[in-house]
Amino acid sequence: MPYEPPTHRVERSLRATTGAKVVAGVDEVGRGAWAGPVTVCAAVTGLRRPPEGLTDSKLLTPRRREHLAHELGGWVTAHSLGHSSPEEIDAWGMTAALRMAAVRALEGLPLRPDAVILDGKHDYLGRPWRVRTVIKGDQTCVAVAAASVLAKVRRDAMMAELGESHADFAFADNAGYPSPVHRAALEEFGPTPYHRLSWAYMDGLRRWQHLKKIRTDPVEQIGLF
DNA sequence: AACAATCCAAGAACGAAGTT
DNA sequence: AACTTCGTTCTTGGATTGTT
Repeated sequence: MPYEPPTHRVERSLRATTGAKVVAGVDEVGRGAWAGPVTVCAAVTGLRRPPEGLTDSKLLTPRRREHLAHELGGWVTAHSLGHSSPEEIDAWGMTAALRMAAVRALEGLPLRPDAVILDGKHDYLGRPWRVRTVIKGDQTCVAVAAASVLAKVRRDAMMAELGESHADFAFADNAGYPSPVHRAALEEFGPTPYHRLSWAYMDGLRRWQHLKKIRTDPVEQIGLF
């Protein structure tokens, strides 16, 4: 697949068709994780050429991502981060939590955007925001790509910090996502205050903890998690 | 008409294999 | 030795298609 760098096309189109003067690109990270917040970044960019190599954060190695995030800090016109906590995700569900995090990010900008470019096909933001959804927007729109890198680097750093007090879970490596080390720690110690308790994996955990009480044969426990 | 299953989109880690 | 790519694994949830 040939590498196509992201462009200002959607931003320009939004300015032309809606008269928007300030356009923000929005992207989220931490959606499928078992622990930690869901984080959203809103980024407003000018029309200058973006830093070399800018694209979807998922396509970048950690080193390049961090280097790029540093450059982006000076390149974007403005950017702002918003979070929703695990408690909020449990209470409201992912879509509402995502919306809250996005609103926090957008309202943290020094000026209110006239239009928003959302990554994906679903508009989880809705009124009163003027939203344009773009599938694979983090690979095609500079503002969304910038937001994806800034959000990812920030959340990874936050998870590394949380990990210091819960070393067995290795949050610095897995960012709260299910990994063998993470699973093993969960089985042994149970969830931390940073875990999303409403999620499906908890069924397995409760079942496992229940069985642990009534039977100790380790062979019987295999495959329950 | 109501419910269930599937598809697609988003988020990501990780290990193996291939490439520089 | 250090990167890159690929395939597999996990999650939620909206939209669509299929079945009763």
